[in-house]
Amino acid sequence: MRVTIKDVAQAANVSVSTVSRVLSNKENFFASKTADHVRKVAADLGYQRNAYAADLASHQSDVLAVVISATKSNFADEIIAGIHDVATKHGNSVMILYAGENNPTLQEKAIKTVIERDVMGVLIVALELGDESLNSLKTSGIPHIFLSTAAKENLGPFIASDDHAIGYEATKYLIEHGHRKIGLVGMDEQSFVGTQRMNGYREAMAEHSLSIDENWLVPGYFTFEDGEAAMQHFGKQPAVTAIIANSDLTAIGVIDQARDYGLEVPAQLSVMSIDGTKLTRIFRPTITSVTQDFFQIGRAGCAALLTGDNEPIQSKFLPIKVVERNSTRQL
Amino acid sequence: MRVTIKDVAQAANVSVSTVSRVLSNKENFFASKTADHVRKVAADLGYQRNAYAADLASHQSDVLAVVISATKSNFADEIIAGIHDVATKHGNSVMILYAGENNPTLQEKAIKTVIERDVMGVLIVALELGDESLNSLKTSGIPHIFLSTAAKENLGPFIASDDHAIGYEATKYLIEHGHRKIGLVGMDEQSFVGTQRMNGYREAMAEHSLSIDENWLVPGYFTFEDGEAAMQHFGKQPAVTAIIANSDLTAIGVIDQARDYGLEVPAQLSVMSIDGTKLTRIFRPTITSVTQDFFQIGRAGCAALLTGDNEPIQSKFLPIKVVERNSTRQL
DNA sequence: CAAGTATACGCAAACGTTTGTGTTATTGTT
DNA sequence: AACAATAACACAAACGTTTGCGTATACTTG
Repeated sequence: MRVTIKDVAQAANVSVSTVSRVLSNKENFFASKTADHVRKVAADLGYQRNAYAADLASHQSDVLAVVISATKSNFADEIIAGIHDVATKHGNSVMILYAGENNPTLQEKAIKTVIERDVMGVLIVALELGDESLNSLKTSGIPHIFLSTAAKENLGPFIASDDHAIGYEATKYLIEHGHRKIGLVGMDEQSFVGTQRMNGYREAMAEHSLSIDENWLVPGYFTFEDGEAAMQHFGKQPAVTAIIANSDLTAIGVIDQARDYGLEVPAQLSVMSIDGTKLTRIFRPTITSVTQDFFQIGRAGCAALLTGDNEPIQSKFLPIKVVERNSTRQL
Repeated sequence: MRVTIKDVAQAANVSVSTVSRVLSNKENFFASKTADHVRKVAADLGYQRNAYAADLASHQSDVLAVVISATKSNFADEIIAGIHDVATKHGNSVMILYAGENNPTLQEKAIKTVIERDVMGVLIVALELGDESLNSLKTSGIPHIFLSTAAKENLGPFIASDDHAIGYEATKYLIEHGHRKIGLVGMDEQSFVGTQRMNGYREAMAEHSLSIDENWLVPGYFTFEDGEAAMQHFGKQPAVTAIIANSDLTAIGVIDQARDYGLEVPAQLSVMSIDGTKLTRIFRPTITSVTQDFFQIGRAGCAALLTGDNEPIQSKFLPIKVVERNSTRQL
């Protein structure tokens, strides 16, 4: 049997309440002499507080939950690092829960877990929540925020990059470097992210009076394999001079396949990626990217949840930037 | 205020205990008619169980904790996927906690969190725990297991790959392919993993009566940068014909730097990695590796914790295999 | 039909904290 | 010296469950 606060109280010859107040540092409730004594006794006995009991009694937990897509988005780690960075400073614990991307059952299980534990807040990372889960979360009243999923209006507050701007800036960069025929690979037309990026692409093309051949648009997700497949679709003599890929991994898929076709990147084909994670720096050629600041997204999201005031959380976009590397060239 | 079991009981005109038993499916304790009714009322009222209260009363939680190194080991995801695979089937929740690699404070915080929550088990992934943390964990009595950290004797049960064998097999493979001068990059001499792998390397070399130049051994960790740095150490005319890197990322660092020196891989230098994650397949040249089955490590670890019997957990090694790809060649 | 046995349910204690409200000793004020 | 104010602590209720035990009812069995 574990040693409880009661055991400590007995051993220290004080009441349970005094022990509780000392151990949770409620100022002005005890003499420092008593406090020292209690703390010593607790340490001697090897007391470990029971977080469940404490949370139950106080109705407030100090844990933040991160719900995250199971399918490997390789930037999730950076977001999580950002979250931890500020959570640690505030003394909060972080628990991470994986949910499937398009697996409502897993999503609901994850959401159920966080609601049952009445966490103080939940961060949903790179995940478009199903209606059921979303609803549970909303009615639970637990503060939450979407990270890296700028979402449809009524979804809730988010912190993300502006996906429209991402599509726009990538396209603009390539146009300014002389490209006229630009492919777009791996966009999921069902998702908000995908459509936004496509809209940005279309806008940039239109602004420069460039017409779009719908064959240049190859849908997909964020995977390496989607990049390969897309490049296979373009074939050995691609109709485009440049390709924008929906993720770093997808860009690598495109480049690998292009090479297998004997096409040199960037000499014969420019490839640009979205995300700008470390992959773009270790791969050769290094990959020009629209870079998102995932670490800051994590930090900002966590901070928003921890401000403590009761004002509703403000959604916002964090800046993106185009980072030029060696996978693109001036035509 | 959330709706509690008491509210449900009132609305359904039964006792609290009945609601509890119905909702947690204690067979043979209620009539199915009552059960249906209770369940319906609970659903109508939007009842959400309070896991804290439940765990407190029953003294058993259904959550497994995964404590993991913050520094990005890119195979951790596979292990976690394996853990989830079996945890989900058993209906257990999984919470992940990040701890610093060599940051005892963060480690202790993570361990403290899991102990306070009295989780049903903890999986320590790719992390060598500090003495303090290890001690807390042991005295807490919570079942735990080390994954991918074959550890010093008294550390506790583990599931991992045999690091000695890893070093041995990699070296043997290269020797069998005609290499005589083999470098070893990124081994951390302080860690058990590092020394084991080095011992394997030494054994294989000795078995073939090959002597070792200590300059061939370049210590480090598991990072890309360590790979680059190591290759810089070898210089433009490396004294070795092949290099074994401590991780996939490190191998990539080696290859990138070699290329910058104008060395072709594998024509002029063979590079072999340890781990065999997806990186080895998307990078070009694809990287020959000693491949570990991280997914199975995760599965086995989780399963070991969930067997339920009280027998002590058995440590074991999972098989590894050498997978030939394009970064090595026959001399 | 009596006696025994399931079955279905309720009562209330327990889990380990937190916290509002007493209660006592101590100090300060006039 | 009398009284108020404060400091330091104790008491006990509450948090929302689970679960051992008790009990009323219905069902068997000989």
